[in-house]
Amino acid sequence: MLTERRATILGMVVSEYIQTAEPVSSRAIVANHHLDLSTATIRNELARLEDEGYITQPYTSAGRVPSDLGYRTFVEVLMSEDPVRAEEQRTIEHQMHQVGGGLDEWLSLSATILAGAVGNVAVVTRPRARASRLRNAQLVELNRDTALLVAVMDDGRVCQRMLTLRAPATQADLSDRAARLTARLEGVDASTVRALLAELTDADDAATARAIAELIDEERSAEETFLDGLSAVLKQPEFSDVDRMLEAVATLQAYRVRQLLEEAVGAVPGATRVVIGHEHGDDALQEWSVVLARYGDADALGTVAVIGPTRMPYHRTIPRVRYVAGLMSHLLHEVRQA
Amino acid sequence: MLTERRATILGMVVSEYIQTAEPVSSRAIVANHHLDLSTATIRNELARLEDEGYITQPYTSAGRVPSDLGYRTFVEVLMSEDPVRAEEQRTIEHQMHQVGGGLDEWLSLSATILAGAVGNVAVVTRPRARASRLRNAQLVELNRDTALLVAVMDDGRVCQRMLTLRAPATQADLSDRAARLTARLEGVDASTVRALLAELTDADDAATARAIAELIDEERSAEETFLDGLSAVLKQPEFSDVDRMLEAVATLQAYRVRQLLEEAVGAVPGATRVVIGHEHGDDALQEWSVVLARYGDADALGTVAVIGPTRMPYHRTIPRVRYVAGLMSHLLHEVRQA
DNA sequence: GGTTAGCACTCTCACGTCGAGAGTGCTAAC
DNA sequence: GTTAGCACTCTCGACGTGAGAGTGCTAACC
Repeated sequence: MLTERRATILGMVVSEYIQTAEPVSSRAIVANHHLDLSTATIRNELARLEDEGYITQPYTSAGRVPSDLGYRTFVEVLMSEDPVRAEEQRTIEHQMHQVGGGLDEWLSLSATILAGAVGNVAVVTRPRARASRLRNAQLVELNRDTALLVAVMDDGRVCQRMLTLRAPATQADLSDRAARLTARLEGVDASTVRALLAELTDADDAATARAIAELIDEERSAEETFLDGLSAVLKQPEFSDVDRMLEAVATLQAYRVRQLLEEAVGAVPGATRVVIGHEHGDDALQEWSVVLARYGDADALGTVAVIGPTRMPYHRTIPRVRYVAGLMSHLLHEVRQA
Repeated sequence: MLTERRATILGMVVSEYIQTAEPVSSRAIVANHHLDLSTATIRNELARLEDEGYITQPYTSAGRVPSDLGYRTFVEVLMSEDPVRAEEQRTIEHQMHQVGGGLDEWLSLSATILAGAVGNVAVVTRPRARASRLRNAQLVELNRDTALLVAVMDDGRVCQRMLTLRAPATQADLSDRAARLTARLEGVDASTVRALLAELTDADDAATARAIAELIDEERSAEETFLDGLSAVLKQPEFSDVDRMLEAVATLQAYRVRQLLEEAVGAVPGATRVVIGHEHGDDALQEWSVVLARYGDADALGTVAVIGPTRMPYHRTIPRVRYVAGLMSHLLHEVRQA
């Protein structure tokens, strides 16, 4: 049973360890928070906390280090969040408005800002529509028999694809075709586009429509992630040996990150979710934690996440992830709203 | 004076060191290439090569390591290139055609492929038009008073920007405006667009045209780089200590890479250029080499580069960089050709 | 029963020593 | 000009050691 006093002590161990990265000793605890207790009493309580699985010792007679359960308890009952104050909000929003561009620029920028704010790796995925639809298609002449198809989707994605034309066409022809197809295919999902293919007699019309259908459900929009903060996280003492560092770089490049983010499935926008160490299955990721939040609405969801060692300043990270996800929801709403 | 025999020996030192990363001893030289000479003779010649600055000793009585001058000589006169054989060409081209998408996807993919082929970091920049021009503009309604401007440039760039409208407009209005502006601004450079601004009486027409002008000469197209191969390069023995590795990650993230690539200024498409160690100015980059080639034509140039420690397999890297740059020129030509 | 002082015990870590090994430069002979 | 032989230099890993940090336990105390 976790008595109130032991809970307090656990909280101290966790926050101390998060701050210093050194195993926490009984002496450090009485020194930094004036409890009216001796180190011996603390040691007794620490022994109990260890029995109950909240903390561990790296070796006999070293200080204590939180276990995953310890962090979990910290996050859920002991910690008080460090809110994003008005000042910091202003800074973030100001940076966010520095760039005027499209969705991708916001995504990339938000990853950079978030990484800077929490000192760990930040990942932002492009929002993925449950079933996105075409909003507008345009064809641009590249040369006699090649055209660039630019399609804007209702979730704000802008996709492009090169098309080889059967019949040469002028820009006027192409614009005309794009207008015709937009009129017919706007607001329609991929399978419906495919159903309509039969009605298109012109070969190039059909090829264009087929390309549009492919662009609509191109998986890539889900895969693409914007990541920043790598060199910041590598400065953490957990990576002070070469093998760990290499492992970290390899883990954070591409493949694994996607697995980490699959934890996001089922999360609701507005809430943050924290996955700590062993709580995700993959062996290689057991020393990492992920704090994530989804943004967007029922039609298109993206993920904002921070990834770092389990020894992570959760009290700072969680509110910042939530805040940035909120900002992104807002921005996305502006873009989507028809 | 570099006699023929010393040149041969220098070549052996450099290739041996590139392969093993260990200082090369006189014994290693006679063991691996059957010269009819004793280690003592080799030692005499090594001493001469050291006097002349081609090689150095990490400490008294260790083997020899090439200096920047040694590498330079190797690259220019001693080395014979390891050509990209038909088999490998097929593999690369095959990977290249895996993805159907636009310019960005090609750029990103080519960086990945090149990094894999040479085992170092590869960087590809988006081609930058000397002065790019508008090919086509389209406006897409987002909500009552916001529209997305999508502009296609004659160098294949697709840019987007959100616009806030003074006067609400329907999609038909927007398409109409886009068509009008395209007709007027097509093939025109940024300063000319600005000159024409005065003629536009409608506030939203003017705002759109101004946005187009900004997109045309947005510097970002030059800055954006596609990079891959980080974790491969970190496995090289030169980064076997933590500080070096951190330094390497920091160097290769963003800022410095751009400086490295400035070496590209003035290079002509078709030729590769090699910058070794101290040959570029910045202190932090003195242990790095860059092999780069420009691609494209007179109107729009991009850069393909490989970055790695000075101990780099130049004989493999140079032909592969040249080959990929050639492929990119080809692809770009297809896209640009009007 | 909870709390605490005291103490023996354990484990890590930084430091210094030391010898093996690798490689050289030099000398003298060919 | 080439080469065998040898003394010399420097690195690097292994090993030992002692200081220091921190614990668990016991016994006394409130």
